[in-house]
Amino acid sequence: MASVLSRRLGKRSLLGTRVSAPSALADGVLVATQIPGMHISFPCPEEPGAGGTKVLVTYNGQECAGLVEQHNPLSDKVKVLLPEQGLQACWRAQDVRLAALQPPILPAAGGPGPAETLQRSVSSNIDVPKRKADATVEMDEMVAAMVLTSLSCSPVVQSPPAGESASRAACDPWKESGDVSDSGSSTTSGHWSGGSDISTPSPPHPAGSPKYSSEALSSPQADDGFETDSDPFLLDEPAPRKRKNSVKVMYKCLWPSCGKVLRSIVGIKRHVKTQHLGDSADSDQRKREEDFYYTEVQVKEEPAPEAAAATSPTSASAPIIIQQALAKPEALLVEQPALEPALASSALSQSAPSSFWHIQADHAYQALPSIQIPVSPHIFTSISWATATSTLPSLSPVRSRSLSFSEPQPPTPMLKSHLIVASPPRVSIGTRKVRGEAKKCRKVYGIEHRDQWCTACRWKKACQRFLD
DNA sequence: GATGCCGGGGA
DNA sequence: TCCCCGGCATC
Repeated sequence: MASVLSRRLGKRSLLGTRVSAPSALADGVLVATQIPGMHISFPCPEEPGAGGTKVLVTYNGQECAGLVEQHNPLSDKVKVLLPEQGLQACWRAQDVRLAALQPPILPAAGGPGPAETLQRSVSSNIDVPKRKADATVEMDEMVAAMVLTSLSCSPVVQSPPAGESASRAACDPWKESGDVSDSGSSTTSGHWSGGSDISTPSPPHPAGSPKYSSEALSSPQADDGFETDSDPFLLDEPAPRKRKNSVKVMYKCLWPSCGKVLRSIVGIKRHVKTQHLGDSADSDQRKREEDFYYTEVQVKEEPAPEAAAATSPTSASAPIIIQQALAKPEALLVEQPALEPALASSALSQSAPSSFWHIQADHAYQALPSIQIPVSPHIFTSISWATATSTLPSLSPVRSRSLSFSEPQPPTPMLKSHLIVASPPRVSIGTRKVRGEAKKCRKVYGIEHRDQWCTACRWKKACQRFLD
């Protein structure tokens, strides 16, 4: 997992950015109705040694200071780190000028592709956490975890390689204005272009390198137009099943006035390569560039008529995607412990069945009176046991835990306990509750003062007075 | 063996 | 629903 994440960091670093349509970019201004976006295009094979140079770039219509990280003389692209925006992206070298120079004239439209102009901005609709530049990687990993979470929760098998999907879904999913001639099946969410493996902070993957071919291209390369999912995180998933709020990943060509949407990453790559880049076999550059002419589109799949969701431009808005991306507690726990409380809450609220929460609420309710209130044990225990026995038989793990957690819990610990419950079954499932450390009524009062025991103890039930 | 408590049953 | 207890798991 970690390795998967790390080698996708660059793409993920494009969180909160989007690709703006060429038509909008032609004017150098984004359409008003369009979410401010980012336009990136070409991979940036790094040129070591260029890093650290302070430059100015036009970003979101504004001058932004950045630091050159790499310069690719081949494609004449410069990878610029924007500390203020907490992201990095590739710019055409001519669009990047030294801090002392005047801004260049924005290139005119009509270039060979969307890569012709570069303009990016952070989406104003997504709460993109602004971070320090040195926290970019952390953010990337966080996003990756989130997206992986989403993908692994999605029953639809349209899962790209983990890292790729991570980075793409992390990007601003707003609809493009120009090249979106959607086939109706793409509610262009999770738009993403460029920023593929090659522009990652991790070592570049030359087109022919084993790493590039095996890692970036291996999994979805069935080349059958149907992206089978080789994502290791999904291998254990049961057969694809429709689930609420699941996201179906499509791939949309970003070539101007194309907008072809395919279900397969292989297919879209092939489309880009053959239709737009030309299928010359010897062009390593083009092999790399093909990644930058398509974007991942996450189509929200709902029980409601799918066509409606697909045609509605707002049906798969970014916030929804992000929320879904959070819906894997295990992944969150593993990948981003620091984010656990906040993410987990939304994750569970999104993913957990409502009945589950209802049950939890019941236990929270029943647990409260049990704490340090031995005054009327009869009343309490009546409620408690009635609730427990009526609602819990189908959730034995919950039962065990919730009966133990009778003391009032602060919100976060409660969430953690929920996460534990939501996590895969434990060994103790189905077994009886482990004896707690706390002394029970029998120990405290002694068998000779049995009348002072709590009712549960008297009934040889789980002690409700001295909870574990 | 003591303890904790689940499951079951009687009133 | 209250109450009790057999029996099992754990300490």
